[in-house]
Amino acid sequence: MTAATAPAKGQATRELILDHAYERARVGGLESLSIGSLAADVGMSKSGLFAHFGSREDLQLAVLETAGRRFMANVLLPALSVPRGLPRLRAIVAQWSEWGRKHQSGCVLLTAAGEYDGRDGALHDAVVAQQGGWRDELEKAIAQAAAEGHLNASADAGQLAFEIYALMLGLHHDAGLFGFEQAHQRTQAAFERLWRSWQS
Amino acid sequence: MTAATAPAKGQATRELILDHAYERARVGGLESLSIGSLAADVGMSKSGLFAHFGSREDLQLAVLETAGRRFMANVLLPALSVPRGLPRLRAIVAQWSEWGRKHQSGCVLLTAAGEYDGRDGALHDAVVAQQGGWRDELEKAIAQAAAEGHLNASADAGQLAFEIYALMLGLHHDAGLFGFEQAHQRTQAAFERLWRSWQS
DNA sequence: CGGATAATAGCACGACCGTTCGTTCTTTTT
DNA sequence: AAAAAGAACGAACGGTCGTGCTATTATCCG
Repeated sequence: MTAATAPAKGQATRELILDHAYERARVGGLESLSIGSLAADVGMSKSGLFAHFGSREDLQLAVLETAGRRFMANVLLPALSVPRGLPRLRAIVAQWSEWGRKHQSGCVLLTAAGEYDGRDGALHDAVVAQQGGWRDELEKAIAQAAAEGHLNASADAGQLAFEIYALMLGLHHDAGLFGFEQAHQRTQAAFERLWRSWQS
Repeated sequence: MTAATAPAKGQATRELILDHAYERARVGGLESLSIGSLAADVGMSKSGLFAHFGSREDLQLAVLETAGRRFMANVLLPALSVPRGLPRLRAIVAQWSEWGRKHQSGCVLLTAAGEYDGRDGALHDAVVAQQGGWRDELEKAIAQAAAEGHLNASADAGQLAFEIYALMLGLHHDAGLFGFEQAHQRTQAAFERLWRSWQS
């Protein structure tokens, strides 16, 4: 035995399943996940796969959590090594756009927001919590930029966070319908206008 | 007989079905439409309903077209009686927001954009055509505002249309997750900033 | 009023759904 | 070496799905 933690084999399978499920949910949403076709995708039996999650809903929750962790690791984490304030805020937007490029075929988190914003249940609650958490991180970075004097002192963090998020929604939307490159270009132009508009 | 066109009865049923289907698709999306539950909803048999549309996909296309017509009638049409230029553009945004308020539980057109942006097929094509058409109308109104001198002469209609659309996506998104009123307030504030930013 | 035609119902099909169950094979622990 | 636990399997369940086919009923036109 080399590592201190034996991978426990079942855990490894669970992660393999989540990998496939994540890719599948990127394209068709969490609602498109079906035990049977996912099992065929992974290469195991329905029941064998099912045993790793007590229910379809638990599987969906696990995929959502995986997506949230990957998003944070790919977007927020790299930006934390950039000096706080406007530079970090720009870094977040840049990483977020890059995330959008890699997820042109669909982002689990955004799709889930659309899938569950009307209904209620565990999925809805999880989506709201995830989106709220990310919005909080955004507002924190904005508040730091205001404190550093990089943004107008009277900056309303919630308002700016909303506008940033809206532009990223626009990027995702236009990228899906009209192609990523044009959408990306317009998003960047819009951000330059936005930063200018929020500087004293 | 009062009207010149006898409603032909079948046509009336078809519209009744589309009414129910539209309401159902608002909440769960076009993908959630199922012949059986929709028939139970309308109060007729599966096969009786099915006969009005050759396939489920045709039903979905019909619902999408219905949604597009209603959107145009409720958002664009009222704004056409407002003087062209920035006033009309503001009117479009106001009507669009009102549409958003009435469709808090979900908008068929936006949901459809999310459902079919990755896949391909007739639904995808119809969604792209619908979104493209609306974007064209937006750009036309923007170009008029620029011609009237209400916006910066160097206004890029495509760019501004993108930013307007992004804000409306933000309204829809936040309304679904965090409540309409706060989202509406932030959207209006963002639009005031946007108009200012695009005036000479 | 009667016959053509449109509209709806009834029924059955194959496919897939999520879920449960009992069994087998492998791994770990005693 | 015996016993317990973990992991995956195959088969089957009751349901719902979309979609055909065949009657039956309602509506319209001459």
